[in-house]
Amino acid sequence: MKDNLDVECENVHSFIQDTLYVVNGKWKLVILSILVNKGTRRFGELSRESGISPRILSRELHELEMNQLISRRVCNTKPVTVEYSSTEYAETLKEVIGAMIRWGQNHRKKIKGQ
Amino acid sequence: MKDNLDVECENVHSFIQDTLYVVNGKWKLVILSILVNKGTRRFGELSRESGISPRILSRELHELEMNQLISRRVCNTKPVTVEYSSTEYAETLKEVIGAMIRWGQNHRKKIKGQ
DNA sequence: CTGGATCCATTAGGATACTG
DNA sequence: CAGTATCCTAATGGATCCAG
Repeated sequence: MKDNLDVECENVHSFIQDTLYVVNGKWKLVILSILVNKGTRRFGELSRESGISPRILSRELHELEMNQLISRRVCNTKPVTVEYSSTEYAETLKEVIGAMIRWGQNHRKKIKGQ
Repeated sequence: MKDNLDVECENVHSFIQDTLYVVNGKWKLVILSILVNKGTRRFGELSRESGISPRILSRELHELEMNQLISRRVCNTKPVTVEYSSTEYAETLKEVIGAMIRWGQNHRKKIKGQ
């Protein structure tokens, strides 16, 4: 399907695709924006705050954890609670998250004005 | 400033989702990065350069055009050729595209180092 | 050259119920 | 409370053929 003739040209595109591979889907950046900008959250809090159903949230959190963007901490409460926090590495995504928030704001303004 | 952020905190998630709604999928930001950073391309050029099959590319271009991010120009050649360019509005996505390219570069470096 | 039509495989996402 | 199991639908992506 894709040949290797254009290796140099494709570098920029593949950087974008690398990023998309990590933060793909409807929810990962939403989850990260909560944890990065607002701080630690429990599973149920995240679910309510974002509107993500438990099954999806569980999967997304696993994937984010695998990419070292969030950390999971089990608390010795009864019943057990779990805290999710963004890692230092997630801080490097602030530029991306911020850019998307700003663009979304501006875009909504534009759409409303039409 | 902080008050302002707090007030808008409820909407931050939907701003991200607005942006994701426009540039969703594996390909839209790749296509835009080509047209914005490297200039006008024909249909076949885009297909080869990005590795997107014609059917998918066609659909993505339609959606980008609907969102006024690219423009389509039919040329009076034989056979007909079509030129796709990024619009002025697409320039506003440069911040997002740039942030994702930089993060992808950095991320690849990190992954390799592990 | 452009790009639609058809067909198919894979994945993403959602609702609900349920267990430790 | 946290998360998994099950089931299901919709969306995404790709291959190939074909027509203007």
